[in-house]
Amino acid sequence: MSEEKSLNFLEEIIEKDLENNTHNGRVLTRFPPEPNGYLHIGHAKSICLNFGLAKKYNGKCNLRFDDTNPTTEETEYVESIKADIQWLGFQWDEELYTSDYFDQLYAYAVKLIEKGLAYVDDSTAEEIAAQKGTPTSPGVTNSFRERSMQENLDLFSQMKNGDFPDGAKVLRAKIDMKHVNMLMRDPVIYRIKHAHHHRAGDKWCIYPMYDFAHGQSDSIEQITHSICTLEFVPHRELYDWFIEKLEIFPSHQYEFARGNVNYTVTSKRRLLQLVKENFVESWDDPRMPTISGFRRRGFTPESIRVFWDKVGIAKRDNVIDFSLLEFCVREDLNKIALRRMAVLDPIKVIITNYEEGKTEFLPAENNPEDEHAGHRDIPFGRELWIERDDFMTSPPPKYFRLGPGLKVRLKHAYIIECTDYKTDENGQVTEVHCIYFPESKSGEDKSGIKVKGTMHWLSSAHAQSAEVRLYDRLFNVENPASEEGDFKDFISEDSLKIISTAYIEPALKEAAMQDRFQFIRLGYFCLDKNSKSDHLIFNRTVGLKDSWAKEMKK
RNA sequence: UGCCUGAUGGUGUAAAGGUAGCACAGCAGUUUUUGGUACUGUUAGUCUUGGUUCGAAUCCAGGUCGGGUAACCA
Repeated sequence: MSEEKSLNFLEEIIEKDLENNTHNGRVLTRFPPEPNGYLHIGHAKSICLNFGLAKKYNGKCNLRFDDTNPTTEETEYVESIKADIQWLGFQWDEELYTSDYFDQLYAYAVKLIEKGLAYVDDSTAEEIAAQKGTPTSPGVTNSFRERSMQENLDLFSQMKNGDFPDGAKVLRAKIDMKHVNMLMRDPVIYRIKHAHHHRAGDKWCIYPMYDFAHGQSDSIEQITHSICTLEFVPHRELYDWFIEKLEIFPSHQYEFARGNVNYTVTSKRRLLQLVKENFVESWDDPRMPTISGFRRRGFTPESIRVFWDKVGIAKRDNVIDFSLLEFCVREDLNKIALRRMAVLDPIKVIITNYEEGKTEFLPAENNPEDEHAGHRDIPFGRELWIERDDFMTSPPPKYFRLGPGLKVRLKHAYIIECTDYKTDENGQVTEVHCIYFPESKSGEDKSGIKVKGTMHWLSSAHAQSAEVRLYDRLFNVENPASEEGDFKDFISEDSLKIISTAYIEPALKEAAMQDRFQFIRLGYFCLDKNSKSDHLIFNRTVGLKDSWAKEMKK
């Protein structure tokens, strides 16, 4: 018996349309990025929504590149966007480009002129802005508005033919200069731009504006539900006006609230700054909120999909806790990550009663959450590495780790007891001496000894070296963009910590790019894309929940 | 200032006039060869003022607060 999950407002709209047979049972959505940058976590919400809705209602979802501004768009972005969508686990029905509709869009504009609903305006951008008025004062008309249909037709044709320089003229819809909605005050619908288009090449020197491209493209594709974010609400009136006047397929626009996550920024401008000014390494730096950044960081597509699913769809402004994202990756990774041991900050342990030169191979399960994950054998010997944090010369109460006279279990191995330790001239511990209890071997413990703590470790004779990169949130304030001053002043100093001399267990030599690991007691890790077989680099996706650290803070 | 839009625990999201629920976070505990996982319990909420109604988070009116909006960007 499955719990009935309530519908969000978009699902309700679709189900009602399905019920009324509004589009003959057809559901067609679209994801319409402008190829002028990399996709970020916020885009992922829109992707999950549009593709998710199509999937749920047996419909289709198109990928349409909204490439109407040749000066900002590049093929590089097209490729990265496609890769990101597919990585997230979605496949579009058709791959389309607004630029492929330029001929049709031009014909629509001509139709508007013929209907007396558009005119060529010679005013400068400044003049047009001034004539537009303000939200509280109506705009005024100019003499160009009264041009004859034939003159408009000729002029628009000349614009298309490249007879005028950039900015000399624009085509405007003739609506109402006194309209309360500023967007309806004779919006510019075509501008002159002698620019090379990443796809259309040099065929065009006039390009349609967003409002004269988006809705029309939806209509051409017969999109049934055109879903966008809240800031486009005022555009809907224009969207509907064009569809009505052009007498084309009535697509409808619906708006939802974009998802914001705290401790990060998602504006294109700021993301670009982080990259260009080298605050991060690249667009896919694991600290970036880009989809490629999350991918490199080790996030799974599943975790991001689940994240947005848990957040839900609504129309109110929101800021989602980063901790929900962390929860979602941990939840997924816990199920699939192979358990391995690594020591990031090593300190030597010598088992004084263990035979010198002897090596034992101990079986260790790969994943306690997955009985089919099997096991590997890990080497044990007289000299080991343990984490420096796991030893204290004078431990506080409830410290279930090593200290003089204390016993702990070494994971998958024996119980040991600390008998002595050595320090250097600074008092820094250099060596911990222990004895082990042969009877206490993991899986066949007959020692009867009970210990509270279990620690990870590595045989120093077998441990391999690797570089480990620890990432944390990029900013140390919840909303860097709204903070006084430059948002870059709030970049956290702890966002990246590189450990160039970590030790890892031998099995990790075999690590592959797609593998996910849990370094026991440390967190989830994956190989970085720059990792080489003779220089392994691991990225920490997210740490484990650490209730001991929390306890210590009290 | 005009128009549009929204308001439910710390956060996100449900409840379509009839028990304010779920998740994250927090707190407490149980289990545990990861101070992980799993499990249990628990703290905490309907912006405000009126009205309609047997009954209002929900409907109505006023107010308050938040967001959007005045590119030849999308």
